[in-house]
Amino acid sequence: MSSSESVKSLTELVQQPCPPIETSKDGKAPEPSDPPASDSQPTTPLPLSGHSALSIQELVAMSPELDTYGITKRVKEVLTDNNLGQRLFGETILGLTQGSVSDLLARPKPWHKLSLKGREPFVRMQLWLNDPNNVEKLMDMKRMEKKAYMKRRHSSVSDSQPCEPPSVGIDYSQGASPQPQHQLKKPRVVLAPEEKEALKRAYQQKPYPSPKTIEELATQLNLKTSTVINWFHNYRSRIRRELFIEEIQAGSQGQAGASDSPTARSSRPAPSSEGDSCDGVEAAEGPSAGDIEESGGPAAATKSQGGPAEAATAPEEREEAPRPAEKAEPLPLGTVASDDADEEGRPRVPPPPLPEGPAEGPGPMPNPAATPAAREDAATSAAPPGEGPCRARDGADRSSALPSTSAPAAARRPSSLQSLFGLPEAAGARDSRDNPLRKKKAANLNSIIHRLEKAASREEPIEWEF
DNA sequence: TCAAAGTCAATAAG
DNA sequence: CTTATTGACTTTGA
Repeated sequence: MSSSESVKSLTELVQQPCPPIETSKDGKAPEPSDPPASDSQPTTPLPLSGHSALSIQELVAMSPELDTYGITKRVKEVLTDNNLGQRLFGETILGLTQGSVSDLLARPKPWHKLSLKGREPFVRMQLWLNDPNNVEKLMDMKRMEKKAYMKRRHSSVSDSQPCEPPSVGIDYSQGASPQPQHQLKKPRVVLAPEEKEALKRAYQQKPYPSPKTIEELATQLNLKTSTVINWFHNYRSRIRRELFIEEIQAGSQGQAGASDSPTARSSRPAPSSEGDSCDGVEAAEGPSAGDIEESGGPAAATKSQGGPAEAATAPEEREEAPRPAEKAEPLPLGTVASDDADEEGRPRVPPPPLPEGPAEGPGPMPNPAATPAAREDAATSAAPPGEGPCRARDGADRSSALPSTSAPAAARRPSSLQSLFGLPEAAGARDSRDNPLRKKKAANLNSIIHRLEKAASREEPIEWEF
């Protein structure tokens, strides 16, 4: 639809901030705000801020692959540097609550693992980062909020004391609150440490317990069945996330020296302790360490054989390379990385995957974008239907910042959209210190894997099980 | 109907 | 206060 045009303009808009180095802030003018019209999408619920003439969903749909980890990192920096809270940021910019923001910032999932909806916050963050006035705007909001708060305080009580004591007395208000009842509010279940332990143990043996098992657990622990069910859902999902970040971090930490130590896993300080063992969560690939398991025989259970192995040591991912092919091809997309190494040299990191590159034939896949349709034609890429001619070859993408990969690349230009979103990175920031390389590399691998999986499922099955 | 992903919202921890 | 954690709910997809 008409988007192409707008896209273009937006592109420019967003683009601006980035590339240009720091020129200091300057005055800016544009400020997009206010989109005319808009809407169209049925969903435009969020009261979001302003910019965005195109619905974010559209942007999300065409967004190139974003470095979620990098984005969150930068957002955290900006927020802390300016003393801006997650609540404000979340409500104002992302349309999410503080807890969600905290979680998102602390454990971002890799782009390719996110659903369209899940990508939305990242696109918003990227857009926000690109906005030169971002901090200012938030600060203004902050001020306004404060003001309102003060005002409220004042008016309510004039001098001295305050506030709110309405209470006592009676209740007017609320006409009929829904159930004013005494505390029928739902107490919020809080599982005791031992209960969690037991659940974790059960998880190690069977991440997907049967209803019967669930019932048993519930009975034994004296919990509601639904609580147990929810716990498993949450735990599985959280474990998965934990792995993602570990993957990323592992990737980024690479170099260093050789041997090195233990790399230790990060693991949070687990307070745990207790002796027990493991929480699977962190386990991840342990170097052996201790590991897990013990008793019980977890393994034993596995009947399987084909099954996902599970447990044993860690939740792992199923991915794995069917057969390692040696090097894979040049990585697609610019990311590239320098590669250093490789070989199997890295000490750990089993779970992840080696992608192997099965040929892929012609193209180094472009990765990103389009999850949908990727294959369809990579060529045109982004442009949705129709037109497209916008850019044909203009190639040159500015993104060339990097030394382009090597060669071939043939791939395709990522389209300006890519630059749209940023990828700036740049600048030299003073802080830099992390290595984006590995990160990107990891992201790429993941992406490849993801695509392969998808393809496999929808196309001929190659049987690569694990 | 099940699971996963995404969030909310209460509350724990700083 | 602010941020982190986490049980429960809601949305999506199959």
